[in-house]
Amino acid sequence: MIRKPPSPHRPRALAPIPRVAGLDYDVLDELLGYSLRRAQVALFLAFHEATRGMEITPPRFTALVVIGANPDISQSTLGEVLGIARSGAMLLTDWMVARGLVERRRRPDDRRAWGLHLTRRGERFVARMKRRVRAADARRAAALNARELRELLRLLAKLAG
Amino acid sequence: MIRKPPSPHRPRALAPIPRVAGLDYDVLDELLGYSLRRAQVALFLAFHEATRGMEITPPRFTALVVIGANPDISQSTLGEVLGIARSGAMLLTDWMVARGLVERRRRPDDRRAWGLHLTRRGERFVARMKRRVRAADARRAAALNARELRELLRLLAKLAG
DNA sequence: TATTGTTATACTCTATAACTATA
DNA sequence: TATAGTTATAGAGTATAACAATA
Repeated sequence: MIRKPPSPHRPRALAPIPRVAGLDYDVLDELLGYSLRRAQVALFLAFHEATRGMEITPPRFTALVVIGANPDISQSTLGEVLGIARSGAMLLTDWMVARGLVERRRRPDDRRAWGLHLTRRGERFVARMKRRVRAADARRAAALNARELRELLRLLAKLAG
Repeated sequence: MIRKPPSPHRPRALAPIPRVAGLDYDVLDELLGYSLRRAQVALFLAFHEATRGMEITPPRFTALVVIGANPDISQSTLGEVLGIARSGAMLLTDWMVARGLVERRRRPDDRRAWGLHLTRRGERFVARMKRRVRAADARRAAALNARELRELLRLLAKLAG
């Protein structure tokens, strides 16, 4: 059995969750968790399309935005923001450094920790990504009017809190 | 370097996404996608707690509910509902069968496909899970009043559509 | 030819645990 | 002792590709 080698960089496919015609969804349609999941997948697909070819994922986007807005943040704090372990934050940082988007600077006061900073290239990259992601997010949000969108954000914040 | 062997069944940890004090979240707080993600993680944690010790995950829960409400469904259709590949639907089905929750029945009309059915044990298991998940979902939803909850579900459906 | 299920394999993300250097 | 970063390793989840049986 001979198999083609898979392409080296396969982006996570994550299909949309289709509403299968004629299927009984039973309790799922009453669960907030399931409704949130469906909406989130829709937003993720918009994100994915907006960043096509940039090798970006939501955690990478979040990391770059957070570093941009909080220069000199440590890897541990970055992991905390993302809700991942330190080891994962390190691999993520390695990725950003390898692409020349971020640099690690030694802290004079605490030589255990790195301070993370966007490079010039990183700044430009983040600015471009932000524009695209914002636009994609807004296009999806256009299914709602301004009042509805404000209300939705308010209710989501209450839920997450 | 001697390492302890990890426990055989390690449940996915998925930490809550903490709001780190004093951190600038920049554009993230304006993005619907990020707000949805935070709310969804909160709901997932409630789900996880409600099903502790049952080895259940959201896809497994969805699969069992869907099979219960749509007996004789095929593995391919199940995969479609979940948004995963056929091969994944098969592994998921193997898991349910191995635990005696589901059985595969040959279809007289199409001998390629299996029809999936809950066993007696599966029926009881799903009923118990549904009660727990519903209760956990409702506890989280209690952060909202009845009108807000209805409105939220409506807006989420609009977004996902 | 097309579809269902299957097998084999690979890859991403993330975890835990132990190690190192600093504090 | 405690913490930041690092390294090594493991596992869950899901993908693609090829195959056999059936339509």
